[in-house]
This record gives sequence, C-alpha cells and structure tokens, in this order.
Amino acid sequence: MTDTPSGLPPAIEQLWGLRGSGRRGGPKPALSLERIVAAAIGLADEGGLPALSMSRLAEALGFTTMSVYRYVASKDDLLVLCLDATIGAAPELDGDWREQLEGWARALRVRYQQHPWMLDVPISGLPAGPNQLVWFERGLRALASTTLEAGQRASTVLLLSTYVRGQVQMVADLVRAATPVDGQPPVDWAAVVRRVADPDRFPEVAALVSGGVFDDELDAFPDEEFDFGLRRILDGVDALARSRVSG
Amino acid sequence: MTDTPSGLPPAIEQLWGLRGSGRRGGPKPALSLERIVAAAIGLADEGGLPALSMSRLAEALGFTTMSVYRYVASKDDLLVLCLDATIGAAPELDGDWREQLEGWARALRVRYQQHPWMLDVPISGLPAGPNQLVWFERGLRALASTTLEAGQRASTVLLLSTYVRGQVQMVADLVRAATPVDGQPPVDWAAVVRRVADPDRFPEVAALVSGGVFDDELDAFPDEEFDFGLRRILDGVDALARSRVSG
DNA sequence: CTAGTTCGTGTATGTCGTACACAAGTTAGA
DNA sequence: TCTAACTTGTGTACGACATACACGAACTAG
Repeated sequence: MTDTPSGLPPAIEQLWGLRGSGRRGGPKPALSLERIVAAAIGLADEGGLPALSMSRLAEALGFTTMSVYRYVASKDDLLVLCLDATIGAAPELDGDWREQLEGWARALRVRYQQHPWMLDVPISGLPAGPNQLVWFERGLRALASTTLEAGQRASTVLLLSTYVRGQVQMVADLVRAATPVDGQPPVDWAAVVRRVADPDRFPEVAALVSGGVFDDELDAFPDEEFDFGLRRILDGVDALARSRVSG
Repeated sequence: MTDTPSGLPPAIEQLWGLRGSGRRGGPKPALSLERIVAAAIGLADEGGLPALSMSRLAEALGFTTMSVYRYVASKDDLLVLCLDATIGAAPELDGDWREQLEGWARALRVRYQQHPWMLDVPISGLPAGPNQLVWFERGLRALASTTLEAGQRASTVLLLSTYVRGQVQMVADLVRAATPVDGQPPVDWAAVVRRVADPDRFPEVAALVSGGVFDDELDAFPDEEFDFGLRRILDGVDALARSRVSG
C-alpha cells in the first residue's frame, strides 16, 4: 500500500485505476474502494468534514476502523479520492466561449454548494483526478476558438476555478456566521460592523453600512455577488481577447 | 470568559479591546493576550498550523496548557486574534484607483506569502478585526473617486480579496506538491499529467503539456500567474467604470 | 498439500482540545 | 483590619482522533 512503482502519488494511482490489483492470495475483500468513498461522501454531506472520521466511517460500513486502511493509505488519500468523486463529471457546454465559461463556472459553483465540505478539505497537491482533469479540459475547450495563447487559456481557466472556489467559500462563511447554530441567535454582521466602525477612522465602511448596503441582502446576496465577480472576470478576459484580435 | 454583554463574538470583543477588564480581585495576570498571540504566530510561522497546538504554545510561553485558556475562550478564538494581528496594518496607497487597487492586492499577497499558515486557518465568521477593517477601508477608499455605486465598490474589494487569497493558496499548494518534503523526490506535476492525460480523452490538456506550458515555470510561475489574474480583474472593473461614465 | 499472501481484527500509542476542581493570591467593602 | 468574593495558574482527567503493529483466519498458486 505504500510503494508506488509508477512514481505517482498513491491516491492518483487509485483514481486512475492503476493500482495493480494482482491478487495473489488471501480472503476475498469484503469491502471496496467504491463503497468506502461513497460512505465517506455520505458522512461528509450530512455533518460536514468533522463528521468524517475513520472510526465513524468504519462504523457506517459495519467494519472496524483499521479495516478501512486495507483500502486506503491514509485519511488524506481518502479525501483526495472523495474530492474527485464529488466534483463529478463536468457538464457539456455550448455557445460562444463566454457562454461556455459562464456555464462552466456556474456548474462548478453548484457542485461546491451541494457539497460544502469540499471547501474545508485541505488541498494537498494538485488536482489530477480523472474528473478534475475533465473539468480542466472542458474549460480549455471553451477557449479553443479564441485567439488566446495556450498559456493564457490555461491561466484563464485557473483564474476562474480559483474564483469560484474562493467566492463560494467566502459566501458560505458569511452565511454560516449569520445563521443560528446552537439555539444561539445569529450574529448580525451589519450590527457588528456598525458598532465597531468608527466613522472617523473608517469613513468609507461607515458610509457603506449607514447606506444600508449590508442590510436585507441575506437571500439575494450570494447570487448577486457571484454574478458580479464572474462578469468582471469575463469582461477582463474579453478585453484580452479583443486586444489580441486588433493588436 | 463566556458571556458577551455587548452581543459581539468573544474574539471580536477582544480584538477591539472591549473586554471589560474590570479586575475585581485575584492575582495579577502573569501572561497577556499580546504575548500569547505573538507566541502563537511565532509557532505558526515556523512549522505551519500543525505546529500551533495549545500545549506547544503553553510550553513556548513557559506555562501550563490550561493557563492559556484564562486569556482565550478557545483555540478558534485564538486563531481569529492571530489572523487579525498577522494581516497587520494596511498600506498607504496612492495613484489613480487602479494603481491603488493593484498595490492593495500586491501588499495583501505579500502578507499571505510571509505567513502561509493564514491560508490554512478555517474561516469561521467574517473579518471584523481592526486591521482587517482597515484593509477593507483602504480598498473602498481606492474606489472612492470612481463612478461605481457603493455596492459595486464593496463587491469589487470583496472580489479582489477573494482572488488574492485563492490565488496564493492555489500556488502555495502547487509549489508544496512540487517541493521535496521528507527526502522524497518532488512530484513532477507535468510528468503526472503527461502520464495520465490521454490525448484522445483530453486533447486540450495534452496539447498544453506537450506544448511545454507546464515546464520550466517553477520560479516565474507564481508571479506571472498572479499578475495575469489581477490584470484581468482590474480590466473588468475598468470596463464597468467606463460603462457607467458613458452610459 | 503447502507456502505465501492478504484479509479483518484487537490492542496500543501519542496527540489533541478542553471541562473541572482546587489552592493560592488579590481586592473591595464591612 | 478582617472577610467575602473573585481571579489566577495548575493538575488531573476525558473523549476523540489517526494510525502502527501483530495475530489468526481465509484463500490461491505451485
């Protein structure tokens, strides 16, 4: 379980099925990677990352804790497998490059929203799972018809995925903070800022809160905020593309 | 240590010095929040977040583990204090709005690079520390001279901070994965992708790697990638500002 | 049949965050 | 000045966690 003849990280090998399953003896495995990953995702979907411990996972499967380690080198590796499985298949896209990229970003956002725990997984290494690579491929393909250089296309897709991830995370934190959690009243963020933002030291912030920008946005806020950033970024890419056409 | 008469989260109260230090008896405190936070930051700076445990922190201070809890409600609260202290004072900026925002983003990036563990701190709640609020204020001020609405200015600053954080994190992960860690040879990411990206299923990705886009970038890569995204975003903001002037 | 391999399991270790109770120090009011 | 109230640092303890290790049982290739 620790040697990687191909030189690839263990989790990556498993993701691509390169794991040499040369069974040379022993009892038939009663478990399978698929079952383990599915159960792990289930635990994380309800209860978040904290609910996903090796012992709880084993219990959910009806086995002992250590049995899971026959299939997975470590919890970190398991998380990598869960991530690729959860991100799932990238969507088919059509339209011009901008419509495609927009659809790409929105679809990615939906995945994150459906499985918020993905945002809490400490990223250790680059995405090289099959599904993640398909997402990357689709993003690149959306830009194939443009005049951008190869490197610029890659950077654009990277920029978008960075944006989606960061944006969903920020909004999720914001909403979490404003949501009652243990019978406690939610933190009214506008009130906190109002209390703390002295108009002398923080004139702009104070003007913002007194202008009501931080109020009433609880529902529409996430979508609007996402759209705003996405539009700015795509506008920037558009400007780059145009400059390469005319220049 | 658990009651918050002002209704604010405990950590926020401490950040703003609202902690009613009505000492009504008891020995003089031998420790101080400042010393604790400084020691915690020191531990995290060398060794990352895993090196910052309550026991190690207490040991570094020369006290017992539990003594720290006389000054801090929980480790999470401590982390909030550390974050605000580490982000530090926002820089003075000058130039037009674009130059100011660019300087703002670059300065923020430097902070993250100097203290990479900040990226690993699970965000729980919104930034409302004094320093973080100054950063926000400075960002807003950079846009004060533009025609953007108040909400658009806020969204722009939010977009930028989201971008900087996500970008630095992504690059940090990439570099970490490509860096030898325990005498192990580093993971050659280009090689992994080359090995795994079947040209039939992943034509765009394969073209990218065979085009050498993933090679040789180890040093210049982070800066170039950051600049690319930053420029796109600012171009997008610029387009918005211009549209509001002419339209 | 047997030697080698792999399975699931039980036990154990070390680390972590933190609840709790206590003795000693300190202050405000009687 | 005495005392009641409170705070300080400390010791002990608990439960959760990831995971190393060794063992017996199951299986399969020779």
